[in-house]
Amino acid sequence: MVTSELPGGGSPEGPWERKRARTKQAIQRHALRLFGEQGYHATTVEQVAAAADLAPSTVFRYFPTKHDLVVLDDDLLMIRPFIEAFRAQPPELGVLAALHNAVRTAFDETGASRPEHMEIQDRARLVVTIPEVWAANMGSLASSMSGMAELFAERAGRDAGDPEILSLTRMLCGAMTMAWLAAGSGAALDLPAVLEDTVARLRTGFSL
Amino acid sequence: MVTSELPGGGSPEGPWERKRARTKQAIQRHALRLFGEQGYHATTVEQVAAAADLAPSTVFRYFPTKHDLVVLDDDLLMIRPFIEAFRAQPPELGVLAALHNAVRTAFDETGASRPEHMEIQDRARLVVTIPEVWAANMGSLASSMSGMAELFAERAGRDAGDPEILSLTRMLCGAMTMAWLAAGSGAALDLPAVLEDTVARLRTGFSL
DNA sequence: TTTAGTTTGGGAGCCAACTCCCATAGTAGG
DNA sequence: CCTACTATGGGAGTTGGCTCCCAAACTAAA
Repeated sequence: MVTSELPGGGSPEGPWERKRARTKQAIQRHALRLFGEQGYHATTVEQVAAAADLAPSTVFRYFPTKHDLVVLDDDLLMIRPFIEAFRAQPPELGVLAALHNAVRTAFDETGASRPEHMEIQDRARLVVTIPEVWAANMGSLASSMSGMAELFAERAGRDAGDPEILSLTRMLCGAMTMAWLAAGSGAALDLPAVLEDTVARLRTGFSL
Repeated sequence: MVTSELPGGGSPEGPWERKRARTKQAIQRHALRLFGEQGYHATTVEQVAAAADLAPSTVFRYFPTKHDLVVLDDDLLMIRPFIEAFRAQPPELGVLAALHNAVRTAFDETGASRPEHMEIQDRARLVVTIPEVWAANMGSLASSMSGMAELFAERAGRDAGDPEILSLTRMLCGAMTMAWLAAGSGAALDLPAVLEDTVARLRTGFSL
């Protein structure tokens, strides 16, 4: 009869799936652009639909609520490549050393020249300037954090609930979040630099 | 003719002002309670009004939008007492040492026994469980952070834009924010303990 | 080309946030 | 008690988020 009624639940990797993914991405792209230009509240779903050349009802088919338009998929949060880079470090390295290397690796691979990275950076810069967006993504940050804590614990040979592990995770993720926050308030955004700095300070400590 | 048309703009310290303040506080209190019980979206302004024994229009008079109901005044963010405690530390102490003392002082003074502190803690615990609330308050966090950076810079005799100062501020505020975040996701909330732990680790560094 | 499955358009409609406005109840000060 | 002045009530109305639904356009396979 039917494989799926909603666009969201098709078979994986089909040609339909690709179309749906493209449509969804296009909608969100236009939405973020408009939110950046006019603000979140001042932008209606109708406007987003018009910008994407679609009917409002179609937009609602892909994003059940307006709020969902600002919830980003994992790819945009640049966490996955970092996690992989961290895992790839030789196991004899300590947590902080592995962290240091992983940061350099992840940001050299995704670095400057690659075309897709440019776009991701553009979107990130846009995202940072829309309060509703990162506010909406705080939830996924919590889960990312527990994931990272497990990663660290594994390498350190400790329990995932170890106080020192948790403390490290909090400081690392927290510092990056605050950097995003500051960037959103007008500061210049150089996320990779802040990340390297943070890791470095975690190793060397402060002279204050 | 008229001193003020809107409840928000009366003369300071008058008897009317007190009444307005009490009303506003009562509305927000009921709103937070309901948001905690039923969720933010599931709660209508009409329900909040009913809980506070007021007409919906009156609620809108005090809070222009429903969203404003979850924007907290500075007293509830427990930052001010901490800043005062930090300022009160003898100037010969380093930033981290002063930080350490200030934390202990602030949380002994506001500690357990004081009646108002109990209520603040209750509200804080409630607040943490409502995503929309701390999401809405991220903005004020940014300004608090720059204020703290100035505080630290002043004591360290450095510029407010000093990288190390900024890094320290990010880690401290960030770690606390992440703790709040985790607490909101179901973890047990012991904010003072986390704060003390964070300051301690900033001084001693990590063994990872 | 035909067929079956899928996405889209767009209208009708519900609900809650939000605005405006004026009459009414309540309070402070003389 | 009287008089300003202020807070409140509540109705009428607008807007936009969101749902439902069915006919039409479209696309991938047979």
